[in-house]
Amino acid sequence: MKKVPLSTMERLPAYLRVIDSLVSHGVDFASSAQLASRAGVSSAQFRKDMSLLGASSGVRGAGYDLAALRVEFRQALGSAELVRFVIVGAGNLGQALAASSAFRRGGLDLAGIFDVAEGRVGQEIAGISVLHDDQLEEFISANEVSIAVIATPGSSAQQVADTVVRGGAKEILNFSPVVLQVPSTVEVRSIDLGVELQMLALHARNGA
Amino acid sequence: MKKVPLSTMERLPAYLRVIDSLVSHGVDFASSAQLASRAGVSSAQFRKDMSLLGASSGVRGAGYDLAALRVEFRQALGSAELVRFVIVGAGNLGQALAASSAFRRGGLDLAGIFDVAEGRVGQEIAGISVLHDDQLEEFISANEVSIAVIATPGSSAQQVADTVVRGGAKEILNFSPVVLQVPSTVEVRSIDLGVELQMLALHARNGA
DNA sequence: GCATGTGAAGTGGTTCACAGCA
DNA sequence: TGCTGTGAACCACTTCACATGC
Repeated sequence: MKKVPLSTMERLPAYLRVIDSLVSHGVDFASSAQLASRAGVSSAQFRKDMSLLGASSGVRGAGYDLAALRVEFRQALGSAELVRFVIVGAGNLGQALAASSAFRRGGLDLAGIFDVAEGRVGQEIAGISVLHDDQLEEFISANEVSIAVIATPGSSAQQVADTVVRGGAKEILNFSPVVLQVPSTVEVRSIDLGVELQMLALHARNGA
Repeated sequence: MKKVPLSTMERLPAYLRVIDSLVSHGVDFASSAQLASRAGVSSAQFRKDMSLLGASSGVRGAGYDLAALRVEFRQALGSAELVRFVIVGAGNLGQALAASSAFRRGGLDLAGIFDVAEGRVGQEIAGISVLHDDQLEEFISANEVSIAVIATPGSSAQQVADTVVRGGAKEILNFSPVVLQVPSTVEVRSIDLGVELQMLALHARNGA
């Protein structure tokens, strides 16, 4: 049961959006081919994912019951239990992240936003008061925050990482272009926006 | 020579940063183990990457000549030729992206920023005047822009994608939570910030 | 008959382990 | 001796192709 591949899990939110969209148009049954093409994957991929998930909403010769699928996806994503997270860095990126509706979905709870700049501390973003980094460690342990999103400049990223780890955070989503050094018990996911663009540039050059 | 795996290419920027940092501390020789641990990969991984790249700066029993490595990485990344790109959407995320120093590296050239909001058109961001989306298609074809970064709300993402494709863009970096439908000649890379967090939330639940 | 569900084959990338060389 | 360079084994995921069952 624990054997669902990570890559399958990463596709579930996209599947969920496709289903929501179809349901809101009054559709409540669809084939793997229809669902897959809207989600940008192959139909085999989609069926394999269903198989791996142990989903049982498919009907041979007919398609999938969307309402049932939706339920299965949601519980696979574990949306029951709320997971608290904080955003460190209230600059443009931090604000963009806080505003992102995506973060309101899926059992996530934005518990706090932190920054070091006097001008930003005390401001309200997404209905939450920005606190000073000084209070970060205590806030994390007091509120049992398990995830920290680092949206600071690279120069302070490692320091922030150390702080949140001391506070007890177990996962870090890192947007700075720095490879963070953390204990192996802490999971880090990094998104380096520069790297993403460079990969495209590479394609642009090769393709042209 | 074309056989360098994508995943190897994605690690080069991180390697480059590690090397730059070491060089600036006066180091000019290092072993695969030292370099790899700072870059957050295994030493075997690092050596394999060097092997696949055809790099020849390693000295058996000693380590790697950092200056020579740096040259090889840079040319592997093709930093000679400038690739032009535009950012569509001048909200928080668009501004964060425009400000990102990462985009100034690696032979990338931010040619324009676009938005639909009256209040934003005409503003200066990162030294560039924000233009209206109306001019997007023409701008792309006139300036031979090959990459478009979509930082708009999901509701307009597909429309923007259609526009940039008509203009002649060949690659799209998509930050909206929408699966874009584009001709197969166009390469799309998507970053859904919500999905990234959800994956961490998943770990948080399972780990705890 | 038609679309699902799934073993089997294929693909791409990582790790292992050791031969080769300064 | 120590560390690189690399074939070979391994692993995770994807695609194929077909048996299965509504």
